[in-house]
Amino acid sequence: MANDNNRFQAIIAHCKEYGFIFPSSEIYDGLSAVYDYGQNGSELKKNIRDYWWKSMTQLHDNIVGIDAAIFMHPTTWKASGHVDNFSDPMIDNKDSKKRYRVDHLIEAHADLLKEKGEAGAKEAEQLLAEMDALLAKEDYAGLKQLIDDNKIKCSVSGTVNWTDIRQFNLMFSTEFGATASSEDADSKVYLRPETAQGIFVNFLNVQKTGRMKIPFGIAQIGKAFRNEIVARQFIFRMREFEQMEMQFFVRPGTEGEWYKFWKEERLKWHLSLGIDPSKYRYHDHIKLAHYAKEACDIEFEFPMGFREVEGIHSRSDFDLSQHQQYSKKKMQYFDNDLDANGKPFGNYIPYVIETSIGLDRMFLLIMSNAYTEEDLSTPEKADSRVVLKFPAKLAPIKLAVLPLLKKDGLPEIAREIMNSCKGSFRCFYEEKDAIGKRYRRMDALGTPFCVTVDHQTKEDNTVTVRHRDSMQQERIPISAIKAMVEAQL
RNA sequence: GCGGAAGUAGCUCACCUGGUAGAGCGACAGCUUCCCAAGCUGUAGGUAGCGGGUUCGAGUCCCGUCUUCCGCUCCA
Repeated sequence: MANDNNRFQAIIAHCKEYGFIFPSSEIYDGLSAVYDYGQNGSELKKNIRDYWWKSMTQLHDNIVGIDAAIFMHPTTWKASGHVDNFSDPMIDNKDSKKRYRVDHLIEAHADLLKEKGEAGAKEAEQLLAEMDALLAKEDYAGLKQLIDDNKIKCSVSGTVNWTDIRQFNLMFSTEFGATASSEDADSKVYLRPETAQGIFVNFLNVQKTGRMKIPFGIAQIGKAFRNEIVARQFIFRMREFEQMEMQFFVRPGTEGEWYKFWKEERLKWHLSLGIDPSKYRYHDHIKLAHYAKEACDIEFEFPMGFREVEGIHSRSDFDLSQHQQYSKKKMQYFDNDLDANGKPFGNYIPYVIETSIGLDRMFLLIMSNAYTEEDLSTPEKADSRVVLKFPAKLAPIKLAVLPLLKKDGLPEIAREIMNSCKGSFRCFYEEKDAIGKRYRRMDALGTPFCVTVDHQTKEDNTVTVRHRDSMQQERIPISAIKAMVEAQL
């Protein structure tokens, strides 16, 4: 097999050729970092999504699921810190290619001035005052002028060769209401940059109506949107993506053990799909985000190297406290459990452990783990195949039903098998071309089972089952087909 | 955002220094009836990413633009 880069290219090409993933709006040259899932990709994605949902909700009786709207009240993003932390005006130095936050750049210059004694300190004070005024007005041209007037230099290149100031707000925004205009700040709403806040704002609703007792979790799957400066590497970083996440609410003081629990529990989930453990590793965060107490990533060895596929974060009570402050609603929980002194733990704002996995990244993980090029050459003949070794429970198509010949009544029997199975799982019927060719086509889609109807079937009601990974065949009765497939799901 | 590479049929690519678009695979219809792709016949499919320029003539040269990949940067 070629090197990893070629392998990644081959996977991308395979995804397109076999109906898994297409560039968005491809007939119009595509839209940068946006992709569509095709007829097979959407099935695979759905199966991954369902598997996660079932593992998290159905199999944990203290976790429930919700589906919050993508639009949220704008104050949500003030409370979460997204508006303040991620909409700063930036400026690039053309020589060093270094990018600065404008306020940081000016403040650094002010600090330099202050070191120059009293006159400098006064100058610095005036500079900062001007900056604040301009920032408040969002007067970027004025800020640029301020940088030019003060001859503020880049610390790397030492030059004053600056680009214009640009705002990099990673949140997409739009206008809410039919009569709204873009100048009307009050009508501005954002497309959520993460799904987590939909859970936090519904914390009280779910806790009260579900009579949930701590510890408990709320799970959610949904789209999120980030206007990445650089979005790349196929579906690994897209501007529109889907998250599967769960916020687990715990009593303060127990967050350490629950963090550890979920860190291990989530890796177990990945390994339950039969993926080689050596392709996984943890990456503990040293530099923590503004809300985090402890954080780690579960990384997977993609063709382009180890990359984050899932994050586990100990978020303390940051989010609920923020929402309590901004909404003036008490985000507390009364804990009737008794402490060491026999008294109820009482009211508190719960701490949160978050598990957050990118569905699209999980798709890429499954795809790159499954993609295999096999050399089947014999001394007589060169031969090879591409096979997607999906876990059977995730495969887009579970069973292909193939009449060996398209005559002698074989298609009729095959159709009957189709009809008896298609209510239970996704099946595919094919009578064109030689049987070997049909097997190979199914390999390329990752179909785990092919059954072939031949003349013997008419005599004893058995079919050949051909297994995808081993290419081994066996004969089983028609009546056993459904149970055989379902045993793998 | 910067730098590098690329864009011709569904896929992989060819067309050497400008002269009326090709191959293999694939797809479709039929034949063949063969349990691991590439047997036979036929059919469809491209105004060469898009726009402009130079030229008698541009897939080929020049400029712009879009998209993708790689490296750097960024990534709550």
